[in-house]
This record gives sequence, structure tokens and C-alpha cells, in this order.
Amino acid sequence: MKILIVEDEEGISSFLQEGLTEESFEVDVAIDGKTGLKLALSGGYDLILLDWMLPGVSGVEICKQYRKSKGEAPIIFLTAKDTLDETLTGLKAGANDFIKKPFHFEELLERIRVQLRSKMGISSELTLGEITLNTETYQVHKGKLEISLTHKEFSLLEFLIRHKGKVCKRKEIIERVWDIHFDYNTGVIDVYINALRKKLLLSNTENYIQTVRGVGYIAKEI
Amino acid sequence: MKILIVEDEEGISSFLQEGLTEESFEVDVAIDGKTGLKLALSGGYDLILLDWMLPGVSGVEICKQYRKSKGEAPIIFLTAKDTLDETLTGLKAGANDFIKKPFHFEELLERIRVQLRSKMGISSELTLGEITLNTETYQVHKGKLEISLTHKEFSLLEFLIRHKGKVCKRKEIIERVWDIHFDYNTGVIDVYINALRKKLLLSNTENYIQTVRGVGYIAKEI
DNA sequence: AAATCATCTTAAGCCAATTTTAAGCGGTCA
DNA sequence: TGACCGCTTAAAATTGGCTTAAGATGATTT
Repeated sequence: MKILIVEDEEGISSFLQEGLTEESFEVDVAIDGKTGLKLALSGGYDLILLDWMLPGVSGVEICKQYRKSKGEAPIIFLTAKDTLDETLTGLKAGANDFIKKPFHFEELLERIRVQLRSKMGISSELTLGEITLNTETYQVHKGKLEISLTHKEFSLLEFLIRHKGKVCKRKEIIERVWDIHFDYNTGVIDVYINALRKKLLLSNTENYIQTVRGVGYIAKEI
Repeated sequence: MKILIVEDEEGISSFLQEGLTEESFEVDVAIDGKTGLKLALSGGYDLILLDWMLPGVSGVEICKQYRKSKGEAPIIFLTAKDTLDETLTGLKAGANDFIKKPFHFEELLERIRVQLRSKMGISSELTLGEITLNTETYQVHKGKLEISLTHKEFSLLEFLIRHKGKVCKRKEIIERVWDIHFDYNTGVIDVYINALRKKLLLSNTENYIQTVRGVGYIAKEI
């Protein structure tokens, strides 16, 4: 999946680029409207993140021109305010969604997924071996059996499965699932990993969630 | 059910496309009258949403020609104003209904359902176990027993039953049943769920409407 | 226009589920 | 062996949903 970011603030764009690359998207960045539009029209992107306030050509203008030129990728605006007017202007120009700065990365990610899902029929099911996790209905199955997870348990499992095969560092998990960006010395993760393993009956023999001592955890298909 | 949208404003058409796809209709979009007519005549649609103001060939013109060519799908016009004149012109041209912009999505959906019902004998009864809900007469039965619901209670139950088996998030319910698009921290839902459960005598044992903590509610056949 | 009634919304207290903290245990590695 | 790390459990803190009652709102009747 290719994403284009059009954003002049270096801090924000690099933060987004890193995060989205980490999520295995291909990411390009344009720091002004003109290059943004050129790239958008030539690059075959699956989604475009567009800053509302851009030096030179405004975000809305780019959006309009892009649609005029038959550009079809969903566009999510990054706005500083979210007055009704702006939203309407944006919708008319062909925007698909808006997110207000400052936003949490997870929320942006969720909106990106919604767009990609509805525009390109991407499944909302995640699997790990015989475990199925539906991000739309919040249902979790192990084989045919439905398993009830709490919200946090669900988020943690979702995060691990989305990164299956890769080691998830404790710090990453705390930042992304718990949204804590300091004080990494908490034992919550352990408690929740424990709960997950119990509920999913992940024993030593069928070890989907493995501990990587000193680093974090990894979800593995067996 | 296949629906054709003929609408030049990208924002509106994509908004409609998403919403209707979500409601499990198949949706095609034409952004001008000419393609609209061509598609309409070739595509075997069950219903057509037609913008009144279109660049090039006007909506009425398309409607006339479509009827002339023996097109039989019901046509709903999306109009900016609703003067008597326009309505009359539209009716003469063969329109079935009109909806004034800006409209609420739920209202459009309701009108679409009315058209599909009368033209194609689609049942106006929704069921959930032994509960029957008639969207035409607004009557609700549990078995033989008639139950009287208020309008909001009815809407909420209708929404839940239409999405039975899927988790309805609080936010979705507030947006779709209450039409509130901000301030999601309201307790109205709880009150109404409570009222519904009471009126429908949904006890712990016969639990049609289940709570999904932290997310929303789900209506389940047992 | 006033009174009445039904419906809808808000707010508060309560309870139960969830989340977090903390402490003891056991294994691992320098 | 002792410092560290993760596992497990129980108890404390917090959150979220349920339930009620009272206050708006709006329609209908007098």
C-alpha cells in the first residue's frame, strides 16, 4: 500500500513517515502543495494524507485539482481546527475524512484502515493460526469457538497479530496499546499477556505468543 | 440490490456510495448525465438516485429518456430546492420520489426502502427471534403480543435488528439513530436500551440485546 | 393561551467489570 | 549467588453501564 504525505512541517511528516513505514506502508513525502500534486497524479498512491494549511497552494486546492484530474485515492485531511465550514468545503472538494491535529497515531491509523477497507475491499479479519480476530465486530474466535476478550486484551492481541513474526518491544507495546510515553516501568503488559494466554489457551506446547526475554513478545504462526 | 447514483459532486456521491455499500447495496456512480443514462439503460439497476442539477444533460432529461426507453427502476431525485414546479416536472418525467439536499442519510435510506418495497415486494418486516418489527405500520410484536414503542425506541431497535449479528458501536448508534456528530458522551443510549429491554422483556436468560462493554451493543438471535 | 400529556434528555448513585498496582515466586545469566 | 526479568495472583482503583427520577421539550386539547 502506497501512501503520500503532503505536509510542510518537518516534525509531523517525519513522525508520520516513520510510523507508517513501520506499519509496512510505502511512504512518500512532499513538503509543499505543488510537488504534492505532481506526485499524487503520477505516483499511483492508494491513499493521500493532506495538510490543510500548506504554503503556496492550499490543501483544498490540491484536492480539487487531484479529483478534477480523475485521481481516485482516498484523501484524509490533517486539519488544525475542525469548523463545520471547513469540513463542508473539504467534502465538496472531494475529501474522504478529516483528522484534527494534534491526533494520536493510532487514531490516524484506524482512519487510514477504514478508508482502505471501504475503497479497496481490504478484509477486517486478522488471523494467527487458528485464531481469528475481527476488527469490525470485535469478535475473536479460536477455530469455531468464540472467545470473549476485554477491550484492552483485544487491542493488545490486535497489535501483536498485526506485527506477527516480528518482535514487539515492551516499549512499543506500551506506547501503542496503552498510549503511555514515559514511565515504561509498568507490569501491566505481563498481566495482560498472561490473561490472553489463558483465554486463548496458549500453553507451552502451542505457543503463539512467545516471550523474548529482555525485549518483548512475538506472535508466531506455528 | 443494485443502485445507480448519478451525481456530479464528488463529495456527495462518495458519501452516498460508502453509506449504501455499507448497507449492502451494490453501487455504481456516474458523474454526468450522459454516462448516467448509458449505465442506467444497460446496467439492470433496481433503483436510481438522480441529481437534479447536472452538467450537460439535466436530471429531468435523463429521467424522461430513461422512461421512454422502457427503463422501469424507481427514480429518486436529489434536489437543492423543492418548489412545487420542480416536483411536478419531475413527476411528469417519471420520477418516484424527491429528497431535498442537504438530507440525513437515514431519511434517504428510508425512502429507498419504500421504493424497493413497493416495486419489488420486499418485506417490510424485520425479525429478531420471536420479535417482529414492521417498518411500514410501526408495529412491534413479541410472538402474538403487540408491544407499543415510542419513536426513538423503534428507531433504535430497527437499527440494531438491521445490523443483527454485528456489534453496533455507541458512536455509530448516536450518529445514525440520534444524528449527533460530536459530543459522544451522552447517556441516552443506555436509557433507551434499558427501556427496550424492559418493554421486550429481555431478561438475562433471553438476551437478545447484548452489551459489548467499551464498544456498544449487539442484537443476536439466540 | 393555558393546561395536559407523552416523549425525550440529563444527571446522579450504584454496582459490576475492567484495568492497574503491587508483591511474592521462580528461573536465568553474569 | 545475587541481580534481574517475567509470571502469577490478589487486592485496589477506576471505568462504564444500569437504573431511576426529575427536568426539558413538544404536541394536543381545552
